[in-house]
Amino acid sequence: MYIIPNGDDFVENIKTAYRSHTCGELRMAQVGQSVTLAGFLENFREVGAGLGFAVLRDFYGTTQVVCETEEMVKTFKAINKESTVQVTGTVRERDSKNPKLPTGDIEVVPTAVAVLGKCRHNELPFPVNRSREADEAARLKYRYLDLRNPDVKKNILLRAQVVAALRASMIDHGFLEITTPILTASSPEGARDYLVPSRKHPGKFYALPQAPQQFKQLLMASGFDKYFQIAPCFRDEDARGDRSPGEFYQLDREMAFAGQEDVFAVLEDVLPPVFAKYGAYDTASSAPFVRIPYAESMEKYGSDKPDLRIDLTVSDATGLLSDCGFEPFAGNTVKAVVVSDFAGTRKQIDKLCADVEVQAGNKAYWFRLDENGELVGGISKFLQEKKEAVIDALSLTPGCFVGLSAGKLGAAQKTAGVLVKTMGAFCPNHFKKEQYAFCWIVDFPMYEIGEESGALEFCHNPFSMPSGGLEVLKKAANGAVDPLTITADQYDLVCNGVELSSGAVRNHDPEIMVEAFQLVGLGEEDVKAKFPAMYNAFTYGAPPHAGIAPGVDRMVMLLAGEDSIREIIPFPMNKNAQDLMMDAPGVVTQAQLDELHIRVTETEE
RNA sequence: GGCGCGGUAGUUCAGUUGGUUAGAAUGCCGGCCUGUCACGCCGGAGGUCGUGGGUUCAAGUCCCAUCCGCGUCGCCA
Repeated sequence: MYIIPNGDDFVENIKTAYRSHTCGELRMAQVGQSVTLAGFLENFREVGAGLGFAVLRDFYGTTQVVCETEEMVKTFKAINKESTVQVTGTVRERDSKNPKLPTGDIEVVPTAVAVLGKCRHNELPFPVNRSREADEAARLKYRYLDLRNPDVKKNILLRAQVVAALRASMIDHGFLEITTPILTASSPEGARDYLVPSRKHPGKFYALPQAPQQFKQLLMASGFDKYFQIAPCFRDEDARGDRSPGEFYQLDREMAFAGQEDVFAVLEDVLPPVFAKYGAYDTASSAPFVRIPYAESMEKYGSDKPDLRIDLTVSDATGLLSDCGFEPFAGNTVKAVVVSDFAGTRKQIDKLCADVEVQAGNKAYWFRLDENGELVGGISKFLQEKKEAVIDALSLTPGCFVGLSAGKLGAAQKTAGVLVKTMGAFCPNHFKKEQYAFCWIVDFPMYEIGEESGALEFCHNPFSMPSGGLEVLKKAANGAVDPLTITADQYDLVCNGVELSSGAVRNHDPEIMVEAFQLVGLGEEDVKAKFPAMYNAFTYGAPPHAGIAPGVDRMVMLLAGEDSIREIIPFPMNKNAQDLMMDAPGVVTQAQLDELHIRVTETEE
């Protein structure tokens, strides 16, 4: 048994052709034994004419090797750092122990040293043990050196453990792991596809799946009951700090003869133990997670992904402030975020409001009720006449800060939501950071008026079952029901303000599908053309089914407490969707292009 | 595609109002050091100041263009 870097116990025989023990393994119990270690030469410290200390690092840890002869010192001095080295010697108790190291009680006195893989570079692109401080492009290009850093490697290890735990739990819950095709058909909905040219079919293309959406629904139609997959998904969209370009992984799930609560119950059972065990914080919400209807979430938190660790909420101040004489409020929706016991300075307030404006794209306004009960600062001069009403309506107490937003409903809500998160991040007394706070956002609208088209469009995805089914769609078609009020049995799982996953009760009935499409001006032919396999399959009878797909990368990111998605991906691409290490995308030979029937034209810059 | 920040030694950074030979730390090379663990001390080497153009007696510094990196908005059923 030995200890792997994050403290989990493994039982395994780690003796290999090149070593008897790992570099993280030796303790006082092995003193006196002859051992062989193999690892990377992390450092060599020469502290005297015939005394030096080498540090050997492998996956499991580091061990000190002590050189007590001039010859041995010379041997190690001649080896470039980061070379792989095999050391045979005797384990000895240290004269001066290092309590900071698991192996700090012992050292190895070498009798034989062999270089297994020579590092040809005596200057590295960055110091391995401080690679996180290096330029990110260099880290990505030399990712194999970056990953030697235990502080970088630990996130990849965490990812492996989280995936293993999720997989075990899913199997435990009766789910069957089924892989679905990577080379498949382009889907007309959603994100931009990655296309793969077909050699055998000139001019035709495969697409990499944006998600196994249709396949998992077809599995339900095929009679499988509970499916899951750690599924690679491909979308050709621009990157973000929390969104890798190109590809990512989902814990994809689907259940037959099941509804929303069945899907919730499984994740509420699967996720909290994983988060509590592997997360940076010990506390995770337990079942049932709070359910918040979409409309309520937008009104109360100004976001469809609220961070429930923040105890601030949005109040409506439209009637109260829209006629206070402050021009930007006139005729607009006005939202207020009241922050009690606010201790920020004037300068900090300006900075906070500027941050909100940058993020929300809308101006934020403010005033305070000072310790003497006076309205001061910001736009307070417009409020003096209705001071008592304002204090009463917003339940202000001395020391309160009030952040404000104004505009059309959506813009005012969104800006207020940014205010909530910004003020929360600034005020520790309103932000209980050390926990994982989950919630379900439910009852998403089925339709919306498209900003560009001005016409009715699907709000999220057309696969979702409208609440009320065929009946409500028919009423909407007759004009008896406003289609904008129709909600879908669709849900998001949100944790700490991060959208972890989207899911839905699917529309498994071809008749309802067609009706749903007709509301946005499409018909049966469009459904058949867009989703032929699913539509056909459903005409042979499909079980009602529902599912969800939490993003593995984002989950690991939350658990690791990292702000960049690249820190939890073994070989990430940069912002421009390039793999700097592999030099991808790259040019290919003319012969390859010919075989694929592709002619590359001059690209326009 | 828009906006913001950045690019100076192998690495991380400083560089004033445009003004002498562009600095520091770390790493590297050499020397000293017998218990270090970010070892310490002494010395040395190391620069296309992202690239191109311009203004100027003089540009790392000012102007224009461009490339690259990160963040953010658009985008992500």
